Amino acid sequence: MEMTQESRRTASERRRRELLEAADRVVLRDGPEASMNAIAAEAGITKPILYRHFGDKGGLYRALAVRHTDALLAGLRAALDSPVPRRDRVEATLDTYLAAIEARPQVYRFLMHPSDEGQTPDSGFDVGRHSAPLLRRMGEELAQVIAERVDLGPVGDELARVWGHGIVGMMHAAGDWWLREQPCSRAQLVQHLADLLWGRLAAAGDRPGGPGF
Amino acid sequence: MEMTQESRRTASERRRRELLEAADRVVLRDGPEASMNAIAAEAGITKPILYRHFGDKGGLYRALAVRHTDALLAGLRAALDSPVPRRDRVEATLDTYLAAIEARPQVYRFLMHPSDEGQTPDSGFDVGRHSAPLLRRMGEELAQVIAERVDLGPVGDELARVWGHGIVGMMHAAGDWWLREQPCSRAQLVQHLADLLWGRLAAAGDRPGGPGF
DNA sequence: AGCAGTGCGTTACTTGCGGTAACAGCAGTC
DNA sequence: GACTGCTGTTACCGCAAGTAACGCACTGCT
Repeated sequence: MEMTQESRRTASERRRRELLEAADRVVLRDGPEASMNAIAAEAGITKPILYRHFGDKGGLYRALAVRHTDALLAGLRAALDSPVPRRDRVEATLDTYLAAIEARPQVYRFLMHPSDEGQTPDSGFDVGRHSAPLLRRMGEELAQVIAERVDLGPVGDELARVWGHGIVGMMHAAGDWWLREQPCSRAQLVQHLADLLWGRLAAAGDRPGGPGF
Repeated sequence: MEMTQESRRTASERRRRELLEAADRVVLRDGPEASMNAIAAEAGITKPILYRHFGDKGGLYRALAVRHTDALLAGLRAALDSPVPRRDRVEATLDTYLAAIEARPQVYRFLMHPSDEGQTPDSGFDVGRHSAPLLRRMGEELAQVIAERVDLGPVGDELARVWGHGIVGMMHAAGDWWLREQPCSRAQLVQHLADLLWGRLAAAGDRPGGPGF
């Protein structure tokens, strides 16, 4: 059989994609604790091949996460870049994210709770190297968009980054909670969150007859 | 030796506390992946005792988490309840949280990424049962405070819950990012986040010379 | 043809952790 | 003394991550 260098490379890459798709099926079916054996079986092969391709379980999971993260980010970028007023853009972005996690909660769960990846034994301060590089990527992405589209004065860059991560966190936590106990429609949730970002908390009056006063 | 029912109970509880403290030391030293063996060794005993006291690893970790969560929530409640203007209260709360995670990043990391707890094999939609009951508790707590102190009209309760979880998520994500790469002082971060909640994003003007226009 | 090299694939193994018998000592109770 | 209930042990099971060693197919080279 004819097999030049390039065709080999593409074959290997196609194989890698097949493996990733098999892993995807298993993870979506069994959750993030799917065993390497199960994944290998689904792909019709055995463990060592997985290890040759991805190094270790963390490698496989990271590759999976990158795929899904890229897909989600593409959708978010579209909403973020649409040429409509800011409030509409914010709402569209929130809605895109929430629709995504609503449509495929298993994917969402996998991305947000990748158990543990590599973990260098540096024994120290690497807090948060776990838990969702997705969140950080989204935060940075949003920060960039804010920085380049909103006029925030001298320290605007720093501000944009704080807000980027903050808003993403807000979206995430609210979405997580909303997904658990569907307390209202998605559209309502979007409105509520946009209202929050639009300063309605600051504008609201004190409750009459508050406790203690 | 005299040993009535009550003295037994208190003895058992004291033992439990000792075990928890040992576990605490190990977890703070080795991170959330500390093995049950290591914890038992630190406590000067062997595994089965731990299992008799806490059922399984999830039980132990839950007990640990409850301790720390209670402590953190106590601090937050104090900031949340202080009789000062709303903006000051918000800033105090943010600062309390950030000071806590800054002071003890290991505790923070443990609380936020408890790997996985129980996991009933219901095979389905229990997204988010993992990842930090702390976040949810904080969200509910804040929601309650908002609902009882801020006048938000007819659907105020729903709104308060959305905001509670959203704000907590914002605080968490921003704090996590800030802890990794200390890009500014804590005070500045608090200001930035409070500004965000006060609607400065809505108030800011478009950037002159934005891309595409 | 014959031979090294290189991927793909396997079986069989090691290591380590969560979790569990099964058993031993030692209070206090009837 | 027999019974209960607690603390503690050693020794084990099951299972998943990760690895070593080997077989096989195919290519390119001489």
